[in-house]
Amino acid sequence: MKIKSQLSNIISDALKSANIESDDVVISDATKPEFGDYQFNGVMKLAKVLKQNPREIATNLVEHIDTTGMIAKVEVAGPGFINIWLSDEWLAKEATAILNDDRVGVGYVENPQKVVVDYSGPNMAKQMHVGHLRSTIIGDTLATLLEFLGNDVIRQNHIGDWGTQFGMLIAYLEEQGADGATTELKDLEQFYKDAKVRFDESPEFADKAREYVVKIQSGDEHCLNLWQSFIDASLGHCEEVYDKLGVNLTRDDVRAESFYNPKLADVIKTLKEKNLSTVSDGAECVFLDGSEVPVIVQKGDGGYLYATTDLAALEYRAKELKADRICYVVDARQGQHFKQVFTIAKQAGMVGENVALEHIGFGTMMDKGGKPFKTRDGGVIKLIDLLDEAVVKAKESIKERDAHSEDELENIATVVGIGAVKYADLSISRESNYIFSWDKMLSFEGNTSLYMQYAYARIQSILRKYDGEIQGDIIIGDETEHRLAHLLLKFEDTLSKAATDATPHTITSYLYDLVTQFMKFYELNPILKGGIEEEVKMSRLQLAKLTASVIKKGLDILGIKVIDKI
RNA sequence: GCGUUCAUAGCUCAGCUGGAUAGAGCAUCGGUUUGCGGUACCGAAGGUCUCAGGUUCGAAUCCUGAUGGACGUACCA
Repeated sequence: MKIKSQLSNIISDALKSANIESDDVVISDATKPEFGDYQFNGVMKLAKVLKQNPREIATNLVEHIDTTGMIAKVEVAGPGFINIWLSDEWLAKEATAILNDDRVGVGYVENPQKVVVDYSGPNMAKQMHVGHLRSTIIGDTLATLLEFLGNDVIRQNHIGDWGTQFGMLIAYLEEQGADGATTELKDLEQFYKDAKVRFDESPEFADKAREYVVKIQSGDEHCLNLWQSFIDASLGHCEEVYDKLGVNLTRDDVRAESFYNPKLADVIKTLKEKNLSTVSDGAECVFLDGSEVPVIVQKGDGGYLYATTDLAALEYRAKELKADRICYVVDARQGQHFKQVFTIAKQAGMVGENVALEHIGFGTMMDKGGKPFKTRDGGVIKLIDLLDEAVVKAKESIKERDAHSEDELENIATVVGIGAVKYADLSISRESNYIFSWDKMLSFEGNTSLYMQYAYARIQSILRKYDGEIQGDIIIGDETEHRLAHLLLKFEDTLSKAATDATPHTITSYLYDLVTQFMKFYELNPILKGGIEEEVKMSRLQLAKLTASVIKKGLDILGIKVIDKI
């Protein structure tokens, strides 16, 4: 249900019939319940242009607003605000209409786009660490969300599988032999360290490593095979993490750095042809307007850099994949890099004028002291360890509850633990750094996944207890039901805002509002207690059921599971 | 040095395409129950939105400057 745009149409019509000229009508949420459900604040601006009294314009406008359908009443308030109340009957009718809709009333976007979402991007030389968490789950949510709204989404996992370090790694892999390597590769971090030690202590080995770098790049079969088996093993580690996280990334989504390698020479050629690059200190550079520091696209020794690869990737995505919008879910610290690369790509015509290029930046995960999140001895925390710990902690916190079998407990702990990690991350406005806290994450209180999952389980419990067919329409009986129904219908507006701004946290705060409102409703309006009219009971059951569906769908888009019993 | 970004309750965070008395959660204090899952619900208290100017009928939100922090800044990604 696109409530805001419908209201906007009604107001536009009213403006027309009142003969008032105006541009886009922007409807905002009411700032307070006393002010209704929505408000239109545009009259004050109009008053200035028309040089008229805003109150008069508002009063005049209000008389032309159609209040026979979705709007129950409108009021002029303050200097010229127009407050809008939705009609109970309309809410009831619309909410009833989506009761059996598996999209819970969410339609599709008017103009579907082809969207490339670039996320996760682990480095094959190392184990995934907490730094990859945000990119992976924010990106995955964005992809799922855009897809749900009807866009054609292409996921791209731009893995780091190319560069000098791989010479060392495969030389070491070869030295270890097949068996030793399989066992050692279980811990990539350790493997990397061991290889580095070997590299530093043995000049012969170091020479071989350097030689292997050249060999991979020139397509030597033996080295490429070694390299391929190393990448396969490393990617296997990532897939283990994706699996635990419930992230929808497969090998088909992988477009590695190596994939772009054959295209890099052409990138430089294009830049030269367009006279965008010049040689400075032996390196091929692009000097952008107003900057004295260049973007280097080719090193003095002929090697390419990450800007070059990103340009090749941009061109591929725009021209081969034919993307309308390309989203890079990458750490905010790389903002400058993307700004530069985007500018160059547009100037060089590698990407069409109307392709939207977006850097979906996010902040860093911090510990309690506000420092980057590390292990006690200052090392990087492996993502897989963090996830396993979340499950262990979740188990502790739910153990004292109702008796569960060991299997059930394990399953619940997994859903709860992983959900908590994801929700905690997604519920923070993505651009700010955030402080990681187990306690807050695994709390049942406040804006947490457990509060949502608990509410969901409670509703399931009610539905189980009723154990009959639920039928009949939703009727709005009081203020709490009005607000609940309104929130349920606002789901689509919420999702489209989240999709446009690429802000998963607008979904979490919506869900939190929804659940809070449900709790209020439920506290005040008994559902299964005696003495309640059948019609009312059915309506309340329907509201509860619909709330559960929206919670489930909302969490589903965030990649978080629900369970019927906690 | 230059650039980017941030500063909101004791703590963790919303709100930022300018709108009415700046909102949540935690913690603190108080209340609700013969309970449809009380890990719930209701309430109180808590603020010079870092500071100083400016634009405006109206600024946490936009602009300028200051202060403090984070990050980036020529051949890593």
